[in-house]
Amino acid sequence: MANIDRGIQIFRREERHLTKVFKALSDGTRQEILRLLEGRQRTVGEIVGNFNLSQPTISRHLSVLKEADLVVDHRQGQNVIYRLNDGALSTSMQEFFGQFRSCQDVLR
Amino acid sequence: MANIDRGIQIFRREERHLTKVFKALSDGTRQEILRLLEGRQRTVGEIVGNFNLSQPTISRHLSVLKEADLVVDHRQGQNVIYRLNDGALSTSMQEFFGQFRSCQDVLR
DNA sequence: GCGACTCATAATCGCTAGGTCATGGGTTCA
DNA sequence: TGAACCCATGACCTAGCGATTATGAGTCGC
Repeated sequence: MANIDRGIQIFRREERHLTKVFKALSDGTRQEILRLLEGRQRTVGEIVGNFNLSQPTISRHLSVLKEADLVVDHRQGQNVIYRLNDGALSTSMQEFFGQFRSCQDVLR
Repeated sequence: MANIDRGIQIFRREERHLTKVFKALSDGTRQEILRLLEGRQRTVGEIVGNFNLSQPTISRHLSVLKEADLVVDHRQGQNVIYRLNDGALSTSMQEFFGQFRSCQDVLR
């Protein structure tokens, strides 16, 4: 019974994580940031340069993406560099879409 | 040039559609509704019975899912029956995740 | 046509999300 | 050490979201 409860807890936690991921993806700016990072990692300043939004705004978006585990950052001198968290996207994707029969034939 | 503009318009429209889809998915209740509908189609009343939420609230959630084209409804007598819009999920999935190299090896 | 049933919509409320400007903390270099 | 640069965070405002209750619109059986 304790095992079942633990299983439910894990399920709930992953459900919340999944919700975080979808919330992160449900904004056009954040989608665009991910596309920018697909090519290569970038500094915050480089990312800001691609939008007509203030630096704090982009910084907020980046923290949402980081909270959803979709990006990873590290400091290099004065700059903070963001890159895609490879694997996180595909993992979430399989986790959710794998539940649906109509998606089975699109997943490996 | 007109062709390019038209292409951009299509891109923008699909981008907005994708945002709608992710917004629809970014709520735990709506995720749960989709899982319920995975097994079989259900009336609104049946869906409401699975939650501790009012009927209007569920009705709102259903309209969000419908607006995102993730579900389809039709009336049958007094009831309105909802079912998954098979294909819409997998299409959106490929449309977005196909952009990322790290997802390529998970998609067919 | 009328009451009963099923579902959608209108009006409303509290909270979260996304934007801004101002400011603070870390790092580099002279 | 102090100035300059890069980025994150605090304070704030507005708009949108999720929930509710009340009500309206279709449909069925009598």
